[in-house]
Amino acid sequence: MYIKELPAYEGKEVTLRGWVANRRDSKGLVFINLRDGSGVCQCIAEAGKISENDFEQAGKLSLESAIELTGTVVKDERQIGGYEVHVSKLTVIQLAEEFPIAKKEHGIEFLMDNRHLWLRSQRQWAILRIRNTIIYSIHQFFQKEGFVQMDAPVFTGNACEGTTNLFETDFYGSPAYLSQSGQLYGEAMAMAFGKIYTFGPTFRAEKSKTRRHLSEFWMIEPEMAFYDIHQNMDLIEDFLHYVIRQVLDNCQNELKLIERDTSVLESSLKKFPRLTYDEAVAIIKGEKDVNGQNSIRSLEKELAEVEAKITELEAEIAEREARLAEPGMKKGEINFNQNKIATMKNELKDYEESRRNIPQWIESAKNFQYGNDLGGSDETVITRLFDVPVMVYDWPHEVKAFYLKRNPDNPRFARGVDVLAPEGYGEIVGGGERETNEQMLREKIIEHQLPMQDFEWYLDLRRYGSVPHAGFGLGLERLVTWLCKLKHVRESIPFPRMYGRLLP
RNA sequence: UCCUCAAUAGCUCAGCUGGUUAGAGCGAGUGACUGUUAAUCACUAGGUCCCUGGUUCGAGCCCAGGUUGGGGAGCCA
Repeated sequence: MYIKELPAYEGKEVTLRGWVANRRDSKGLVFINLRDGSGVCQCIAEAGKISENDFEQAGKLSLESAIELTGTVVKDERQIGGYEVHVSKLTVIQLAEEFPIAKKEHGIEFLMDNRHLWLRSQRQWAILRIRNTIIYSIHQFFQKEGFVQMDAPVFTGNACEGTTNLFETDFYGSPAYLSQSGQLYGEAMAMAFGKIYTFGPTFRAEKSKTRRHLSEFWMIEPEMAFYDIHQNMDLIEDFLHYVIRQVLDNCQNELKLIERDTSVLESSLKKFPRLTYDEAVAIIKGEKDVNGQNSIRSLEKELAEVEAKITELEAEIAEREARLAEPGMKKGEINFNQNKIATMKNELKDYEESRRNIPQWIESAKNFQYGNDLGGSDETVITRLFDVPVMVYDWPHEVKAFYLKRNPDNPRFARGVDVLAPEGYGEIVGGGERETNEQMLREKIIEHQLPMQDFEWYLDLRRYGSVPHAGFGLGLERLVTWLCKLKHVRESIPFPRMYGRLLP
């Protein structure tokens, strides 16, 4: 019997098992917010309607104690789930020690140190359930489209894209690396099965300390024989539409809990604009407008709005602090004001960060060097102008991976495609059409200074029935982070592994 | 690797230009209260001011080096 099933049991007696999420008491009443993994429900123990011993136990329950209780389900509009339970019997399974995570706000370091306990909080519960829905819908989509799920190895002997930092391990005395992409194996499997997708962990030893990097993350990499770059983009769009639709349809409750404004998710069900690199650069530099909006001018406008907001917040904080300094304020009111000030100070920090960042974005946009890869700020500059993911394709071949095919009409460009998520979330997908010409690949492997002998098996694919093919890689955590509008990827995975974080 | 900000009670923070005995809220403990939603009210306990060295009559505050963490660049999904 789980809390989410309560509506079907109105007026009936049920037995629930779970943990104490919160407890309040007054003389003859104890209110217990019970959490059982499926949801939360208020349970009431009333003196006289329960044995004296059970009532005394109820009053002593500490946060996160494990209990079993029996009671009657009563409809009550005031409650979160719409129902509460009037307890007739209560058994303590374990009385918890003082729980480190209080009902107040905490700093991120403390929360990360207590990740194993933090997972129990409502917000984390909602985010990771959305993650689950995303994973499930990814499998549903590819399976219904006739893809075969295949797994690429985690230990690899070759660095598939070279250069980037790999985690090195010892494989029976030889160096081996933890996979940073299953892509090359995906191509081999696509030549055997037609359409495949891999879904597994990926490792990057980048000493990145940013809100969108993890050292261990999960990647979905479809690879399709007989697809060109345009079919690839069609698939990416259908795929993301499907996942977003599933999250909107199945996670209303969770989205509400994390206070996700879903308007951009709704608008992302539209067609995704497809820009060539050249068009994207023109937009970034402010040489081309989008829907009447100019990148540089809209940034300047936002900067002015941020400045105004900062002034406004500073004034309100000062005013509340002055009021607090005067005597005679009630304790509850002091508490309320202090919390309000703390919240506003956090908001202020965000705005101050924007105030520092925006001028840099403007500078970097104005001075963008044609031919370079897009940096984080360039991605933000471009995606701000859309309420839907944007696809950028046909990149200068020098900045992209060795295995991408050249545009036959203009070999300066490689047929790679990046999908940039709206709301400042940046790159969530990278992919493209693969080079089919063995000689071109050999030249590229030499150019990238990769060990040729490690790639002979890959070049075999071009010798035995080479066909046009394409694919892409989606970073699961980045998708979760965007769909939930999180500030940092570390909340999108149960136990994040990142620079400086290996425990818990 | 580089830039930048921070570290004070179990937690979140305040602590003015360097000045006597370092504060608040939450949490914990005790008590009051029959409908609370982070309940409320009263009282109690709780400190190696990150570490090492320096300046000074005097350092939580200034200086140097280090450690750990936040944000960002590069690189990427």
